[in-house]
Amino acid sequence: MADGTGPVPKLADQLCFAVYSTTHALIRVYKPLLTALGLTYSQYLVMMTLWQEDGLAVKQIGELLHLDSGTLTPLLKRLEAAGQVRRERDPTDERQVRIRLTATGHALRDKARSIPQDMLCASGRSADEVRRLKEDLVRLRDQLNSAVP
Amino acid sequence: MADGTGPVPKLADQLCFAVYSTTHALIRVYKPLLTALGLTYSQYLVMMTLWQEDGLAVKQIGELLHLDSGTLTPLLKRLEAAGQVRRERDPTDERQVRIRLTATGHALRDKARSIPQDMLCASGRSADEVRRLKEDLVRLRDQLNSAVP
DNA sequence: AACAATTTAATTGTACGCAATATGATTGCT
DNA sequence: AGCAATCATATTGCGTACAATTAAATTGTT
Repeated sequence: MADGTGPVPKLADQLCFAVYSTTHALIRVYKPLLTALGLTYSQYLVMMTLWQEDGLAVKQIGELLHLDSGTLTPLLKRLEAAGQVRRERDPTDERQVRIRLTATGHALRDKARSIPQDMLCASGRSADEVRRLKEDLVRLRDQLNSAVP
Repeated sequence: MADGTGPVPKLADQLCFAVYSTTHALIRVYKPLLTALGLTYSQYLVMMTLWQEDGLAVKQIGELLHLDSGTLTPLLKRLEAAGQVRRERDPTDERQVRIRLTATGHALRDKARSIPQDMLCASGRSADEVRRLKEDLVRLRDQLNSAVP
């Protein structure tokens, strides 16, 4: 590193590859659990936001999940086609589309109850260890987002 | 949680969403650095594997990055079109396609030298903290991959 | 040697993820 | 009221990811 800019980047050294490959490993573990519910991982994230607060606008879902309308519009149309949500223009502001759970979408919540427990089990860690790792990642993520918004 | 399977999954509690959203935050920080090199993040991962060992077969790259030929074949064709690599059938085993860096591809390595330092800076952490977090994630990833192979 | 099983890439189809752009609704300013 | 600026969603285009299938080459077995 005679040029003072550091050695050539090595795959195994990169935090980013660790995060990236862990994401894919997690989604792979989720996959059979979610396929049983007829959801993809991204659709599961959207359903979780709606289980917490129904009737959110597309914009609000996007802020919670860090996703934009290019991703959400087609995804929400697929959830609508699957009968999990309804998409309706807000009468008081026609720019917004509010997403509301159908009875089916509400009912799916109960079928998803065991998933966090299953995932914790697959992680092979205690709830406390997982919580600490999660908090550490959230700090990193927020730091990164504040660095390049 | 009267049914004993746990409460309804909440977005903010999920380790998986923390990992998932941190991946996207990292890729967002990489983006301007890589665009300057004409690479996407996935292409950068492939280039890093080749900078470490040139002439790998598609299969080997896939094992290192946990990607399959459905992802790699078109990606490698784009890297070839960009003049970074050559794709050539191995004469001793015509099933395999070996990927070799061009002179341009080799030269790109030097332009990428500063990236790890830039990323460390954006993380706002010490090299040691980053290394610990990375090791923790790799343990989790390997545990997950062994749970559902 | 012949042929079944295996291996490696490529292909096809579905679903993100995001940049850039378009469209229609609302707000702010004068 | 009129109109520019802003806002929310939708659309288009490109590049992953990955399952499932196909095609060609190689290996193993008899």
